[in-house]
Amino acid sequence: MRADAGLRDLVGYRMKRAFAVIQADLSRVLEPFGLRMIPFSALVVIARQPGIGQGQLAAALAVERSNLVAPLDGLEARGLIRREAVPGDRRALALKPTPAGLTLAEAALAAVRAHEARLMAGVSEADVAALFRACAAIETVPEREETSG
Amino acid sequence: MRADAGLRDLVGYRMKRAFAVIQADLSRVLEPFGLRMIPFSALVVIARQPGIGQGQLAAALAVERSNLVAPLDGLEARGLIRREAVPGDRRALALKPTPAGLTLAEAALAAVRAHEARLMAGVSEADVAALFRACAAIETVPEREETSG
DNA sequence: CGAAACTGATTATATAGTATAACTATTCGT
DNA sequence: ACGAATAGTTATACTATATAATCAGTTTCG
Repeated sequence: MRADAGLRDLVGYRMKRAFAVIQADLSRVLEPFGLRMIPFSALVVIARQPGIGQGQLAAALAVERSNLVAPLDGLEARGLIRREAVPGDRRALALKPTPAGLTLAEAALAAVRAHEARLMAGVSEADVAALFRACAAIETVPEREETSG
Repeated sequence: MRADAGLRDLVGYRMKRAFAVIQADLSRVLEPFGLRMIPFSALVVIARQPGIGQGQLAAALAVERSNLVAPLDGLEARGLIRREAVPGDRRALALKPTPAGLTLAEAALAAVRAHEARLMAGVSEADVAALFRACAAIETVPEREETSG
């Protein structure tokens, strides 16, 4: 009997354990780039979508706007992104990657992909595809307020 | 183009998003039982393996021993578990569920299973099986110090 | 026997992630 | 013009997790 019997058939428990491994690996991979998960994700999205606003970015990454301020401060201080004024709206700031930011984004993304390939070496292509389908389905489950009625 | 393009093919990113949904649902499910994730997991394992030690429990759940002390204090204070002295070793404490603890463990586990079923309603049996296989494979990836040599 | 190394549990502390509320400045709707 | 809504920021709190140090008790072995 496994030491955590009773929990091993729970999707949440299993994903937590697996994700912890991925997260630890990811942290090691990003460390030489001076990035952590949120700044990394933000930088990649900004690189792909120059001019995106902070609110849009927060929505895209499913994090609170307020929790993005410090990470973006860090990226800006390192000269990886800039916050540009938006002509029509003086509240908004357009996030744009600098050339250094673009370079770092691509390099970090390549490193992450390489390490993920290693992490998933023991998983078949078909199972990876199933994993992605399952994640997509879970992500889109409705929030279940008043399911009755 | 999705707002988080460039990240959506990363396993870590997708699992993080999906796990966040599961975690939020799990918190809601456990709330009426007065449990959170770690105490819940601990209680279930203790219920299944009466007499387990805190170090063993920590290893089983992959958490640090020190991070288990407060949750176990809570469970003990609520009369759900007891820490019994171990005859042969006066350092060790054997964790045992009380009748109330056993009852609550089973009720909470049933509720969690029911809600997971709802959460996974849109995922085929085969894909769930693949998800479990993928998680198992990821969990057992070696720690990768000196891969070269 | 008795010192050193080890183990089980605990305490204290630091860091990261996340959630919430409140605030400023600006824009929009009427 | 006025109130509501929006973009960004600040402050704060709570949870999770990691680490080091401490204390009591046990084991090893000269």
